[in-house]
Amino acid sequence: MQVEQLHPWPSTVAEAEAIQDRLRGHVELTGPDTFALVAGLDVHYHGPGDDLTAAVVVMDAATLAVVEQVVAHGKAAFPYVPGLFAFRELPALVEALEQLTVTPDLLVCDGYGLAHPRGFGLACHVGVLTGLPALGVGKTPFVGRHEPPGAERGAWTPITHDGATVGRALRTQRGVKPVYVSQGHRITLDTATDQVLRLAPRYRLPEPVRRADHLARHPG
DNA sequence: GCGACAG
DNA sequence: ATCTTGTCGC
Repeated sequence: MQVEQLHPWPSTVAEAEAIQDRLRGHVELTGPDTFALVAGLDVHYHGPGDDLTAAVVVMDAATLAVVEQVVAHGKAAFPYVPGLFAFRELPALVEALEQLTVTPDLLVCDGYGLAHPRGFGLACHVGVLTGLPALGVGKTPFVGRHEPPGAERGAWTPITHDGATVGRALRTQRGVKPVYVSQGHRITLDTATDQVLRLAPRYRLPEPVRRADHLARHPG
């Protein structure tokens, strides 16, 4: 599939933040509520340097059968700065997405979307650059405040930041830590929550993200 | 064995 | 984020 390139690539924190502030205006918070093909995205860092592997696994949303999977090897493209995490992983993720012969209907990112200090996390970047619906699933609370959700699968509480709802803490499995869901692009928070829940019937994380994580760790 | 959790 | 060790439990 074709992915828009981000140019020029930022070389300073100020430039990266300016890109986020500019692209934030492109985010759409409504979109379809059903998806045939769902892709999980993840990156694994290895070695002492900045070497990394990006993986994308496309699954049939109804059956959770794997339709296609691709990897791209590269290096972190930016220093680690909280809030600018996306710039490390974006080039490798884009390179992987471009290898896909099918176009997913939804991208599920390992990280945040709207629940981000400037309201523009990795899932927003990926969504805006592809033009596809995208959502973010985080494993640890990153920004904002929330109450712990109830113990049962499907329970959720809002995550608020500066008085606005930016995501949800969602219990995908009973007795397991919640995940943190936020909108990336072209999706409502209700739909994002529903998708994460249905894509995680057995484990804490959505199946496409689990598969991508596994593939990034053990490519080939 | 794999997954959750500790720190 | 990474790595390593160990416990518990399905």
